[in-house]
Amino acid sequence: MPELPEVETSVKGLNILIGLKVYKVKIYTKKLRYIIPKSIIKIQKDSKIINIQRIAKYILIHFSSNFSIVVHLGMSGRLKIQSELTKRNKHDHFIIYFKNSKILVLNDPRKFGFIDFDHTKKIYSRKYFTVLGIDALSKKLNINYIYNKISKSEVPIKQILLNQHIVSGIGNIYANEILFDSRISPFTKGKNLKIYQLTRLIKSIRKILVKAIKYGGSTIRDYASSDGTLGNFQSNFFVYNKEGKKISKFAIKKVIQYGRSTYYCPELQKE
DNA sequence: AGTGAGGCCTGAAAGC
DNA sequence: TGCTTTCAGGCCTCAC
Repeated sequence: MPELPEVETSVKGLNILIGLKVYKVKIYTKKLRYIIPKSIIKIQKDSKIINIQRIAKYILIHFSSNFSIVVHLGMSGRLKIQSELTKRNKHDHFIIYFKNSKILVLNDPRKFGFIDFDHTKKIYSRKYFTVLGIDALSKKLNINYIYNKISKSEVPIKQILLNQHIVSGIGNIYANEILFDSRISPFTKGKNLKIYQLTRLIKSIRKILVKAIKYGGSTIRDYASSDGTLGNFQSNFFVYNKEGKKISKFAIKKVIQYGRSTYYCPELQKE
């Protein structure tokens, strides 16, 4: 599912858990993408959530016991806040029970997500964090940075936007929307992008993601924020999932690029 | 070192 | 209607 706006929306919803005391942690499925560390039960008993944070598409939950959990939602993962009386659903893999009878549930049908756990101090040096490029919403994302990263690249810009090691947080939906917004062809190689295009691209990244967050992310399958409300940005899609639709008499095309769907308007996004 | 295919899973939708 | 195939908000690993 989730790209930066959906993860950001989840984190906002999870903030109501701050201050709650844990009384039990339970693993119902041992292995998602990776095996859930058994040591995660160390957070049990009177440890409180003190902060929740987003890094790229990862969610970090920090506990007063100086332990932290990392959650990655993969393609189909979702965090739900429910009452402990709620019946456990299919694909509910991991649950934190709180003393006020609320529970935090990770549901992930495809199991492409994962959960990690360690001391707060140590968690930030995980490989999957250290390799990340600048966050798509960071003020540090500027022309210099992008130019240095891609001015020699033979890779099409669509693929570059999906590379979390260059800019982190953008996924397939928003890569399509961002390229349309900046009127850049998804096939243009990094080295062929003009400075004025990079300027537009950076503006579009921020504009599209900020707007998507404002709408609570996109719900195209079953994505919902932690309180169950549905994101609404999909009604603002210009190109994603819009094959054959027209934008001022120009049709939107779909092609498969590196195994992912690319939607674009050839007349408005020329190479 | 950089690049691109394959694989990990399940379920909904499309195709026949 | 029912069976089969395709496709999906991600990302790691492994050949080249």
